[in-house]
Amino acid sequence: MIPTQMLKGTLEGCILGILSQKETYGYEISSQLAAYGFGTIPEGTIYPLLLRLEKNGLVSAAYRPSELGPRRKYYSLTPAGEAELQQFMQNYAELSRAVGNLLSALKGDTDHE
Amino acid sequence: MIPTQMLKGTLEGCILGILSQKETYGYEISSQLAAYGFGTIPEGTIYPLLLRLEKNGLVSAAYRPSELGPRRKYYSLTPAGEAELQQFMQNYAELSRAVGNLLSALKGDTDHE
DNA sequence: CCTGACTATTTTGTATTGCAAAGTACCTTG
DNA sequence: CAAGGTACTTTGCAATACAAAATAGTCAGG
Repeated sequence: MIPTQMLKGTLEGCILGILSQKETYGYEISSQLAAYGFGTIPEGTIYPLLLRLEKNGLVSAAYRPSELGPRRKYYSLTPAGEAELQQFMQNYAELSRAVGNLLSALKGDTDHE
Repeated sequence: MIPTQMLKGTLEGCILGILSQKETYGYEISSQLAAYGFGTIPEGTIYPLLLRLEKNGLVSAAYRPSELGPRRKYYSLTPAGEAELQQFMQNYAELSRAVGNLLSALKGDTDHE
């Protein structure tokens, strides 16, 4: 299980990433995240996050009926959202490199082998 | 600059990692983090975090005088701290893999090439 | 018809954690 | 004695993942 604190900041970027592929809705995003290897991200996380993204203008939303259940709220990236996604990927790469540097210094000590 | 939210959870693990190499003190940890590629992590982050680690029994601490300034508080990993570090590395790998999966699906679409 | 299971969203409140800001204090150098 | 670098502490704040409960639609089985 990925600890909740470690998801902070990255989860938002990941959802932007999912939305960059195709417009979709909260319940579906939840199962996609599970498929990518994040555990089960609970509703209490997904939906407030999506509302926040909408409020900040990073996504736009529209309710549409479903054939087999209650209405769905479909989200899609705005230009601001795409820019934010780019920024996220850059920031994540930076973090990833820093942590990689540190962790590789622990086991290896030697930089070759 | 790595956004503050994205550091949550990982920073603690990284400091445990630094302490696993050798016992050291806050001010020095700060400069090591900078060297690894985290930006400048401010004092208001480092010191409270170290106090928290101590309170939780993951590190032990001892004041020792310095030849060229005020006394230093040296920290070293406890067995519980080492265990926590192992746990962190595992969790980080899990997160890293999940985000990698997701992000690689964005540009590539194809899983080979 | 009704109960349960699955789909789907919203809202309220809580805990964790990085950070800003201010203060204390030691040492060296001009 | 003032200034700057070293070194630690404390208080309070902001952001965000999550738990929990409520609402509501569809469908299958009894």
